[in-house]
Amino acid sequence: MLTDRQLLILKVIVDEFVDTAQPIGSRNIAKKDQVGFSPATIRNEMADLEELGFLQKTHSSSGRMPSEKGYRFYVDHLMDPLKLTKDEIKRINKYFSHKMIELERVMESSANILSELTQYMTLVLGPEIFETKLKQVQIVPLNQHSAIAILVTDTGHVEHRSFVIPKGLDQSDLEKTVNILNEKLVGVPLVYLDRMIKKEIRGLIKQYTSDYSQAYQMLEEALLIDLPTNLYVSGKGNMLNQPEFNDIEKIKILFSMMESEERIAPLLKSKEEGTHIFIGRENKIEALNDLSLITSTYTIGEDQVGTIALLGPTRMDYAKAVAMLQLWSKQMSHSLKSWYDEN
Amino acid sequence: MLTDRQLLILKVIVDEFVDTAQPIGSRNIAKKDQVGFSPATIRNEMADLEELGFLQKTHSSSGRMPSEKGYRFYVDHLMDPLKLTKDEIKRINKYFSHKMIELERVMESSANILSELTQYMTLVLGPEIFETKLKQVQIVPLNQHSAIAILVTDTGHVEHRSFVIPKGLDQSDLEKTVNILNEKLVGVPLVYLDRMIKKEIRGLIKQYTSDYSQAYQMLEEALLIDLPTNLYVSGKGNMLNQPEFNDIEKIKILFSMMESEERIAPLLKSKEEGTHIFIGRENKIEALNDLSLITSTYTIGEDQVGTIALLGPTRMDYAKAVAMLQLWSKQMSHSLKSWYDEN
DNA sequence: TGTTAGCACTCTTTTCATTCGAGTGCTAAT
DNA sequence: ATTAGCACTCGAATGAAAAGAGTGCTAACA
Repeated sequence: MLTDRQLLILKVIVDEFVDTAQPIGSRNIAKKDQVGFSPATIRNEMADLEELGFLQKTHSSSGRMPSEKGYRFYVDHLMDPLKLTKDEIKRINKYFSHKMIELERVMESSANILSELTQYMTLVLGPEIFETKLKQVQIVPLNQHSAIAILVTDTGHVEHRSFVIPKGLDQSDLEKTVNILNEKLVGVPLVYLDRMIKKEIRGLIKQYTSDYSQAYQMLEEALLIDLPTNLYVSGKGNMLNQPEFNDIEKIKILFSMMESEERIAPLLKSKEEGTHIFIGRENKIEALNDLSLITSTYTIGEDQVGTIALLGPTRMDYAKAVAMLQLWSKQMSHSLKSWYDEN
Repeated sequence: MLTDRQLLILKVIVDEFVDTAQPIGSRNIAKKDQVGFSPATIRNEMADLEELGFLQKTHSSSGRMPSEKGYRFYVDHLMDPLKLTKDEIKRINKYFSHKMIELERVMESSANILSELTQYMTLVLGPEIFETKLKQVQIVPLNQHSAIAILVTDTGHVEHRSFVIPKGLDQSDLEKTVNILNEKLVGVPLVYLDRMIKKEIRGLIKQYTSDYSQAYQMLEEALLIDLPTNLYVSGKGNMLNQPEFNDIEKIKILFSMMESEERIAPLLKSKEEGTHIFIGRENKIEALNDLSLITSTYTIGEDQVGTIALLGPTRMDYAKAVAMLQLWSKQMSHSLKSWYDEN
């Protein structure tokens, strides 16, 4: 449908615009040595490409820049799969060279490092916790009146919460309680914890202690933890360097958007595995309509799937971002799998 | 030294400038009903105040704004001690109405709430951890090869780190190790932990296990935790609303400054207790030279002292910020003390 | 003698016209 | 089919003019 020459010109425009953030004129394209045509010819082609919707102008006599459709075509057909620099590969491999144990630290530091490598924002979403099970409950008394409950999951997550010890319960009561809890709750998926506590434990407490309501309230306080943070965002500051964010208002909108886990998480909960690119309005959140999102899934053992994503201006270096993200998620899956298999 | 009229005018200018962020002209001052003089009179007084260094102009025919010396005089002599609104007091008291147990959650949420209440940035620095002692060590095996070490301090802080179990150590070895660790390390101040491990524990390990070096390496991996985060920063986003930060470059500098704990912490480590105000260049960090910092100390029991601070533009509402900070740190000290006393 | 009205003056901000330059689109020549 | 040439468009930069906010000074006033 598009001629070779049109393809070439489109590619040059995207590459150049990604680099400079400035609309590109026919003269500048003609100067490239890959291109052997005069500005006039290029102008004709550009007019056609614009008519087809791949390019757009900022005003009637400006150079052209890619439209969303243009970027879409570029990532689908034109982009050369970029090889990362040796240095980048080395850096990534180094990170994965030591053993991964705690999923959360992996997610957090992945977000940090990828942000730094790409200079975009990184979002890392953990797997659905349906599968995550309680590994152990412990209670550490701090003094007569207060104690800390510690819950460890099979993914290595540690959650803790302090609570007030009801009057009348002594050390041995606590120990007994912990034993009961471990007996009943270990192996229970986190999402069922509250149900289990309300059903099973409630009854047991009644049997063992006289002071039922206080003890039960304590347990609710101590055990009904929020589900672990599942989303890590890093590199917000990088956006300040992007020319499309030289406007404070835009930054405010973006930053406040990023505060809200509920609004971001749905973006990353992709149904399909693999790498996906959402350009501009292809992602459904209005505040992100002039940004692009690249997501890539990673797996932990069986079919626990998480998502790692880069968010940048639509004018982003898709080739590099994709390469980076794919290598990262592959390595991350691999690394987590080897740990999971031993489990 | 200053006449009453000059004091009045200075006060009006500071109050007004804090509100509007615009230089104030003589006509606008004259309009205030507290002021019964004509613009001309006020102009004369302003000229004097400028000569004395309390006011400054942005250009030769602009209105006046307070200089740093002006702010200093204002906070020292003019500012009326602001009564917080009922709503604010209610909000603060509500926060402190329930029991405080974990110092870190208190610090973190204090930072968040104060940022929201004041619309400035909040910095909360914990007490020096010299005093903080280890309360308990636990090891939770996740699978054959990895486990999580959990350390609980007497301040309710929970630190955890995952590590790889050396081959040859089994469940009972781990249990024995934990027992030894608890016997030897409970009550040891965190800052001495590494020394203790290197001295005492090293020897013990040698006695008990054949595979000395591996086991010891494991312990180092598991126990040599970083000291707990001691600084919480909140409300960076608020600065985006301040007119003095309508420049992206300034924001970049401020934000990157705030990334570095090492650069901020010294600001807050005041020698003296109580509330202190640092206006503009009075604080020694150049990046913060057009900001003001208000610090207030809080105590935990005996003489463990932490600092809570507000950071805003020099044009900040000192009266309100001071009132807020003082009430907060008082309540916080009170609340933490009652917990500490039981300890 | 302290206060104020009046007015010239200063400097910024806004507006408007002009120019400049990068780029386009079209036409005619190659 | 390609390209040189040229008129045209529009934004950005420049500069002059006007508006507006405010000052400083002088002279009048109570």
